[in-house]
Amino acid sequence: MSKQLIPAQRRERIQEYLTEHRIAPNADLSNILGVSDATVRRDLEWMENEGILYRTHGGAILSQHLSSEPEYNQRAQTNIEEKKAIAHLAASQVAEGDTIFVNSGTTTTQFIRHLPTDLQITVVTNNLNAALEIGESDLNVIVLGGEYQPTSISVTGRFAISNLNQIYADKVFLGVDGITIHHGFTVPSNAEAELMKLMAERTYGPKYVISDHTKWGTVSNFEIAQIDEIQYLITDEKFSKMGIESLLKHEIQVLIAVQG
Amino acid sequence: MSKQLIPAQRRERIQEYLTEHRIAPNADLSNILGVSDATVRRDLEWMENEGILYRTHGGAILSQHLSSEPEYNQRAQTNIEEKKAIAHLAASQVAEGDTIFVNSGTTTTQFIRHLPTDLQITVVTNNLNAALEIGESDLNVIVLGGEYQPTSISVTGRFAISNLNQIYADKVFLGVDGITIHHGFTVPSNAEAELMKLMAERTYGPKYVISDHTKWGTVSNFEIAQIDEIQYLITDEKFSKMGIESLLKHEIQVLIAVQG
DNA sequence: ACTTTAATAAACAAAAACTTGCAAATTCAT
DNA sequence: ATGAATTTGCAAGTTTTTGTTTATTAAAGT
Repeated sequence: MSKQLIPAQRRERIQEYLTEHRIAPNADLSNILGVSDATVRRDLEWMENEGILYRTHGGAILSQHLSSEPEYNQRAQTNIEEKKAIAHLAASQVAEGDTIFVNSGTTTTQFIRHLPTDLQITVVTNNLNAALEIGESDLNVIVLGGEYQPTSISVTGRFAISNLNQIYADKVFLGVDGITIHHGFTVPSNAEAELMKLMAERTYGPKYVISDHTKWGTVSNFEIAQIDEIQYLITDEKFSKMGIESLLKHEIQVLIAVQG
Repeated sequence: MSKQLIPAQRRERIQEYLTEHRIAPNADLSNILGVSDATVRRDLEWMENEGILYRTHGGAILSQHLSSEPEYNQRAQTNIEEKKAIAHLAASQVAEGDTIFVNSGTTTTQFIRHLPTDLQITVVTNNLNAALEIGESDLNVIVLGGEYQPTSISVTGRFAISNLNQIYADKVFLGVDGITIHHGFTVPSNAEAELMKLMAERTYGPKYVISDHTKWGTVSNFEIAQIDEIQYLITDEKFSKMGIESLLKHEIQVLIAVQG
């Protein structure tokens, strides 16, 4: 007989089962996988947080859109608890009637997932995954056009730029990959950087960067803004204390999200 | 013998039954599902709240305006084999180097799924689902911008129009909801119709309509083209023979996809 | 209009599924 | 190899779901 699967494999199997059947009864899964139903439930709980599925009595149902990119899922699962806390805090900064810019990335996808659904909010984004997430609520979503980037499930390019040039936003929420005092906020893709820069330019209200603590001290490839061009950094408890001190000297507010 | 279904599965069965029969007697449902009529009533009550159906004495009838997200999945399931055959034939019409327009809809999503992955093709579409599907291959995808429409998982509006106005395509593939000699090709949404019209205008090569046989003889709300403005109709074997004859007289080629 | 019949609703008890806490087992890191 | 951390299965307690019973309401026939 085959050996016991490791959790990640097991979850992959569950996802496979779901893509085929759309609905997975708990009992079937524990049979197929050879683990207890308690374990299956824990897996389903985990996967529900990832947005892969939603749970129901007796099993789970595939979420509308499965983000098919394995690499993307991988990234989405790192520092998940921190990201959720950050997302929650960031979402609380949005007010009734706001029009907000949001770029692509796993942190910003979480952010969008946490937006209050009972407010009249317009979200402008190049993050296709986010658009699909949000669609189920009655938020207003404007998707930027452009060339599709499978790895980030987003769009970039001249069409995105030209759409963006016709919109102003109240606030902007940017997920970044690198933060240092000297190099400012940086991301790995030039196309994405251009878009983010333009988003910041066309925002007349506060500008937020949302990022977990691991990004501090690292420099990615393309700069999107200097530290003092952004008003708020939203991050988690593990962010370097020294880092926070340095940032505060540069006229940027640091908001710390606590878990739980 | 199969085990007891979980509640979510049972409700999906009810919905399937309804889309086929349009009306569902309570007694029939409890028989088929092997549960008590009290349970069926509770399910129907739940589904009525979701807007999926209306309850009546003795059962339920399908809601008139099929609502939001379960609907898309439902539609995608109907005539699935025909749609696949059509999609396959349509995909064979695309050649190396082509830039093609594709609108939203379940038939066109299937079409995109069948596109050859080894050719250099650029797909321009307002269908977000299609974009995600295609992402894994190395096809080039340009997503139009605009307001997100959850029911059709697509975008429409001025941004889509303005993006489209900067592109010309070699071919266009349009999924429609109604076909008659007098009213031409029609779809239920005005925004989608505008976009499709523009797609057709900006195509200098052949224009294709892809549609299963059920659309013949029905008229939807908004016209996108007269019969003779389109060069090819791709459909399945069950398409009315009389219909084909009438269409041929209007200078349109009819391509029949055979299953298998 | 009134009776008869069938369907729904409400209440309740049994069953199934879920949650939580904990100890055993496994994996990971040093 | 040893200790720490994670993962897993079990069991007790809780919640949700389901079928039955009884009462109420709606359709149908005389």
